[in-house]
Amino acid sequence: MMRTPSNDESGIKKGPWSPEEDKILVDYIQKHGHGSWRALPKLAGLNRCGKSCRLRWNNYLRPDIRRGKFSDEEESLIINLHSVLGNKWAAIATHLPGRTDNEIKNFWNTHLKKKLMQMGLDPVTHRPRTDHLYLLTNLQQIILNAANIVTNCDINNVLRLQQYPQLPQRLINDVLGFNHNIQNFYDGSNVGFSSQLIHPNNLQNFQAPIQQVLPQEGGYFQKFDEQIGGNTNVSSTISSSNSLPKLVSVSTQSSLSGKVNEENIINEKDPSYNISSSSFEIWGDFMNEDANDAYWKDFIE
DNA sequence: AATTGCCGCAACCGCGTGTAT
DNA sequence: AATACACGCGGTTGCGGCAAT
Repeated sequence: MMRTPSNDESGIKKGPWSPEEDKILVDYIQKHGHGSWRALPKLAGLNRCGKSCRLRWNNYLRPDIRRGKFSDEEESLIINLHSVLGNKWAAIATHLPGRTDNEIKNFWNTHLKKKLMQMGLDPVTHRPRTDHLYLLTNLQQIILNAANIVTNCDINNVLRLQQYPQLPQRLINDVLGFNHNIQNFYDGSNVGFSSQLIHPNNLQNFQAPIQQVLPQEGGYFQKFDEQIGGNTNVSSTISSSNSLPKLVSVSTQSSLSGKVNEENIINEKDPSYNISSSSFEIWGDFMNEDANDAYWKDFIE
């Protein structure tokens, strides 16, 4: 974690700071302010370059620094700000009091980037990954999923697939011919999303009563859930930060069973076919669309 | 118990930008 | 206008710690 103490040819110390050096720096700055960083080490009696002193103070010794685990709220904020600002760590840090750009950058590189990638999202664009390696790795699964849905024509199954953000959602939607409309919202304290599916085909797609096409015990979707680490229990509760999101309830969709009529079309204007959730939907935010970017741009401004 | 390999994070480096001369 | 200097930012490094073997 620390670097080996070393001296360059000019005799200036580099590497980790000792508690003694920290004390000298803190005492000096509390007494005199940092002034010119370049001049500080000599004035304070430190065998360091000014840059090293500034870094040590700004990233570690400053009294207003908040250290420790990032909260879920901070994590969500970082992800959303990053989706708008990119690797502008200093800009992101201004929205997280007490956190330094260095700490946020490290947290991103060691945790958040991996988390997004595991979910099939590109950590640069925050969009579903479409790189060839990822698609090849998952191609068999994607085809199986698509075939299953086409065979069953089960809107519930489609909706369940939509809740796995680590899948290349747009590809699945494209294969199936679905228009998937996600709207993000902010209610003053919580970020959430609503999701709507608009089926482009004719009504016969919904002729089968839903009960006949629900996944059987031990059937395909159970295997599917196990494979990708999901949860077969449908729930609107949001999981902890280290696990995959639980499924959003699709209970409103049960009204789809029965005869075909106009009401069985997924209609974007019909609120009863709206899947929505709130309570700080961290993972829902990962399904960002442009509408959400606009919100965060406003937030930053 | 010893070794290996990976991960997290403090600290460093190089570059870009702003300011003074 | 040109140069020098100071600082801030983002990318990268490399070691300690820890889990796996």
